[in-house]
Amino acid sequence: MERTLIKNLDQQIDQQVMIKGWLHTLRDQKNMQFLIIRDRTGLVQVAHYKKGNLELAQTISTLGTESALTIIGKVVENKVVKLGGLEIQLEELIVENAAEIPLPFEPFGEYLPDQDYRLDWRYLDLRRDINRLIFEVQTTAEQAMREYWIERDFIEMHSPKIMGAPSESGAELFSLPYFETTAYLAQSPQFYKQMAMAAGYERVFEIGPVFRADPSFTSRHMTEFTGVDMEISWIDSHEDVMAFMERWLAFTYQKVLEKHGDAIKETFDVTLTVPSVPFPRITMAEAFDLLEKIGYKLPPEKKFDLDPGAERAIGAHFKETEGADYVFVTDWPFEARPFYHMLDPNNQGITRSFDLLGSGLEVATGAQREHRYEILKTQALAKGLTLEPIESYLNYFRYGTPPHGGFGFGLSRFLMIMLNLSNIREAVYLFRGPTRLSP
RNA sequence: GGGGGCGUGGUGUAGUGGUUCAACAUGCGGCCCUGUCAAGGCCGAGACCGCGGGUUCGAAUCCCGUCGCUCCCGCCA
Repeated sequence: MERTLIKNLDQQIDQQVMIKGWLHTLRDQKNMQFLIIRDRTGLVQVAHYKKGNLELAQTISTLGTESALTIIGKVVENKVVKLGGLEIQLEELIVENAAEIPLPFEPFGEYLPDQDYRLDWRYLDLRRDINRLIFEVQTTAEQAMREYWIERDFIEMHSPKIMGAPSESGAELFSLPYFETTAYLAQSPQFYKQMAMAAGYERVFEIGPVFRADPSFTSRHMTEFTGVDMEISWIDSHEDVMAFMERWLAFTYQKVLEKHGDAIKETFDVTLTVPSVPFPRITMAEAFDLLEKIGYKLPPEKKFDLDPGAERAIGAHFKETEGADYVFVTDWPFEARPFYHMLDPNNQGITRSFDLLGSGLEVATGAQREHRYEILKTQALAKGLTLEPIESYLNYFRYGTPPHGGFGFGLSRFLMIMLNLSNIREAVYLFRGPTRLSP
């Protein structure tokens, strides 16, 4: 017999069916037992008349909620039943995996344990509808991102995550024993996607793991996360990257809205709207003026950079004045950017770069890259780097590498923004942080 | 790395010096209920209040240390 999904039971009235799912609730009465069964498509009531099979009744009485069950029975219409107006009259029950009693916590209870405890029992936590929806949305979003790219001739890449030399700063790298030497976990595909530009691929993207050895204890940092990266060639400036990115992001919103808009409204009370293109843009110089005007005081050491409070203030400002959730902050001082961001020839000390803020949270960084070998070396030296460790990277720019740029985008931060989640640990399948390596 | 907050039955909370201070909810066990409505009623078990030290006649409650968690800053996606 084939398994019937609970949502399709109404097409099999008066037939014998087999369903598979979890025991959501058990109501054990004097003469009747009612089992509420949950599968990924819904809930249904299964009724059992105890005197019809006392042995089976005894088995059911011992079941703990969340047990994995296979149920065979007859679907009948019953207007009295509040759950869908139908129920299954139990004929046979197979306990595939009984849930121990008691559960560590009740996933469907009125109160949830704190997050840390839920993460210890993440698989039970993930049974909650709200969590399933988060990862359905993530799946749809990633598919939309890929669709948008692939329709525009992009190549998907998978760059190595084990590296021989620290690529950028080196401070935030995890090291690991590697035969006779030491290797490092990639903290970004940055150099490798630029290599693809040197390879003449013109347009590439990668969705993959990124590792950061920062001991950050915040609601938006992880030591391992999924980076969404893109790089394109033959651009005139970072504006080309932003123009592509905002359309790509709007397309992603559109797809998520079409497929999950109602569920998101119901579950998160978020009315998803596709962001209007173009997103507002504000230069760093303008941002400093704006912050002064609205009375946000940056710490004195922040001469070239924003702090999280400033980002939230800017996000709130554009939400109020333009109804915009996303805003590009552009033209960052070289002091605040890595050596490979291109300097603006018309604006001393300013890079052709941007951050994307979503609801005041930094969700992406991008730029036009410096592709001219000699200038790139000069900029690296200006940052105090020694050239030898980055020699293989610098070599990408010796034999015909076109002007290019791109961005890195945080997948889980994106979900936080889109679904209004307050903590990144809710937006990722399994959280990795300084003190969290398990499960 | 710096700073703040929290730590009470399985879980979530109440209690901030003694006097109903160890309570409430949920879960768990038992009994009851003519088919319930993500049920209801009654009864019961379950925490020496993170750990160690101190103050006090007396500490879950105050102090110190320590561990764990959490949030913010730094850093970033």
